Amino acid sequence: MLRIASWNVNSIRQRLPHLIEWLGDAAPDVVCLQEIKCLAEAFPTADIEAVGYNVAVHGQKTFNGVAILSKYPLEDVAAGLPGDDSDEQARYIEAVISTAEGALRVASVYLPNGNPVASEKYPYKLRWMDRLKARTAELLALEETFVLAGDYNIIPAPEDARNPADWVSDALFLLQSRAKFRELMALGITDAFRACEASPGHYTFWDYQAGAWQRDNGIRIDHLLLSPQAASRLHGCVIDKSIRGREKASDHVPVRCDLAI
DNA sequence: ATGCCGCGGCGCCCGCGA
Repeated sequence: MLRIASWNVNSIRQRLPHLIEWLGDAAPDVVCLQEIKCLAEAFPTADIEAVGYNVAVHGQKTFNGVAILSKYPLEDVAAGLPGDDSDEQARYIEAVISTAEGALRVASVYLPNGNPVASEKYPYKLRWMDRLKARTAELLALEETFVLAGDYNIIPAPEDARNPADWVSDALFLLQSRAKFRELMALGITDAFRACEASPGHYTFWDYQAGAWQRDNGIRIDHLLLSPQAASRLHGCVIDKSIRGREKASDHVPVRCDLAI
């Protein structure tokens, strides 16, 4: 069984103690991190290698930044989402994980927020989603087992928000955003959490402000998207919600699934 | 209508996040 997780840590350097403890508790084999907020040379690679993980980083100063951690060797590492050579934001990294039972491609995805909607940030989000859709179509054509794990900054449906009415004009829940996300899913990939849990009220993000955590005013925006070959091996998916209640928590919590590989 | 909170940075406010 292979355990794969996604976690937007909101600064790896601020979250390192939480990460190390959670790696021990949750025992993931592969972890996709987002918002590491540092360059590769500032990433705490040695601390993470010391607890048994290989590390691949696509860093950026101050903002964004993604990484993949793996107990198994990382091969064919590719940083950056294809489709726009002028895009300098570090939001995508891909690698192949090789185990004795077989290989699995994994991507760590940090999809643009897109707010404010009236700014250039929203069309950037939509273009980025088009590029992700194109890359996903390429990977599907290879008929590989793959997982696109990340912070998608998309609330897929009303049941994925405590107060959906608060989000109707937001880039995370705008009809155009959700339509684009549905186009991506309609290529033939599976939302691992929704494949395992039908009930509403499961969230991965609670704002630091206005007592969102205390009021359970959350949204589900971090997703593990599986190729058909991965979905057929899915054996459960959970959100590690309790992490959010700790001191100095990230505003996101990990989501993880088990694949029979 | 805005800030709430937290993060990084040639930092003592500001941009950014969602």
